[in-house]
Amino acid sequence: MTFRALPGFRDFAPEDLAFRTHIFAAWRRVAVRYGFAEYDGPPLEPLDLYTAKSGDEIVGQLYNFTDKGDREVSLRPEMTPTFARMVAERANGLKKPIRWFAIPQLFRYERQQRGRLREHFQLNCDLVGEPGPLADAEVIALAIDVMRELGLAHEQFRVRVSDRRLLDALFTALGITAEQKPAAMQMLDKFGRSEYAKAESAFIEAGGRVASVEFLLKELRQATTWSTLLEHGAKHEGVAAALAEEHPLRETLAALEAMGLGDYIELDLSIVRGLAYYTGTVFELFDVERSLRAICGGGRYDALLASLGGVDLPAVGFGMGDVVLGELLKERGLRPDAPPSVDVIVAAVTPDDMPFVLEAAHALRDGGLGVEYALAPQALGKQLKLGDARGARLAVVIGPDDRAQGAVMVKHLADKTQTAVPRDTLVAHCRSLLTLNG
RNA sequence: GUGCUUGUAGCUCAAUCGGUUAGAGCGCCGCACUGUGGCUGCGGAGGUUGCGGGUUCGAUCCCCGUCAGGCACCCCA
Repeated sequence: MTFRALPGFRDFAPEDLAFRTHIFAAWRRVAVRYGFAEYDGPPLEPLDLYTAKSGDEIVGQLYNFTDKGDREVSLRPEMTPTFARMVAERANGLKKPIRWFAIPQLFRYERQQRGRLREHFQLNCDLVGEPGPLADAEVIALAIDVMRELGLAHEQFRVRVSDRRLLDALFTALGITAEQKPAAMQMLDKFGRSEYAKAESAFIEAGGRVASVEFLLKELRQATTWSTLLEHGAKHEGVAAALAEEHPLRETLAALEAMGLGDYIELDLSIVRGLAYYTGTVFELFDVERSLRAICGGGRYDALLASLGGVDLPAVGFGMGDVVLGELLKERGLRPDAPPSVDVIVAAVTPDDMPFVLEAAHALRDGGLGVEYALAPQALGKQLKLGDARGARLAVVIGPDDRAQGAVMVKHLADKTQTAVPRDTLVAHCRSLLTLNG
């Protein structure tokens, strides 16, 4: 009988966990740099928490079951409802804007593919209580800085940004009614893909004229900056007028430019994302080659907290998963080498030296150093080889001849030099050598 | 959940038209090497060819099912 992890679930051997920890550490460093405070919540929640807003169809995607107390429960598929509840409970007492982040493990019951499992970790950053465009810029900048922190440059990824409010204004200018807008949105989302025909017929069924969207699909969609959007838009009177209005997205883009992050940003009106959630800015982060799925997605959801938790506060946030991000880092050679498991290997020349090895090893451990030694008698060469394999920088060799002088040998494994050191200064000696060599 | 595709050692891959005992590199363990390591050489362990069934004298190879991975759809945390 052999067992393996459930489909879509991962084992993390030390090497894998080290990589995950590397990603988490970058997430935390950057989030904290932006003044975000970490929180967490239960991985298991009442099923209602998710069906209340999204309806019963979502159950197909949930990892849900009935517990022994006959409660309908689900592993959390996303953090936002939990976040909404926690914020609602204390919103009155929290200084605005609220900047919170979490690194939850999330679960979805669906068929796995590359970059998409049944379980993953996700950096969730949310900024609550500020409706203005600088809040949007703030969270987008955070997402970009996470990527930079992990060693990725603007040649390797882009944030594509759009805005529901802008799109809405453009649709109106093009004569598309409120009822036709969702179908028009689908057309935008599917443009250039095999499913486009389906979206188009849905739009026609809603009474839309395809010609009305064409200007948006063929012209405006090409624009990747605000100024090119204005250029393209000038060809259409109504659109030009709509673009002349005040638009928060324009200010958000300008703010990112002012931060020096302009190279990472592309305006992209085809970014749609979940229709139910987002009310304003929407954005996705992609690798430049687009060989992978979106690394990160988010936007403004000003109505969601009220509908979920009862506090009527505007909010903007994003989620960034560890799976696609990890794949990208590996592809770009940005997976760091496993850190050394010990600082020092202590080696016995003869079996008679073993008690002295144990004594010295323990003293070094008490001194805060990572120490290993061979657990069975071995040739000295093999013991040094063990030290190499463990990434130790120092070897302490203990043998009868040196012992007779009250000394031990301390060897630098990298440059192969060694010096005799009095036993009673060994710990201090090793500590200073390790500190000096960083 | 639907369609297509792939599955050989821990990893990456071979194996003629369906043919006899399924191989190699890397990794792992041991020896050369009993006061000094990374190299080299030699040796060893490791396989129910994902699993089950069928066709055949004979199946890693052909057929069916199933499980798992990949791609697309659905969905987008």
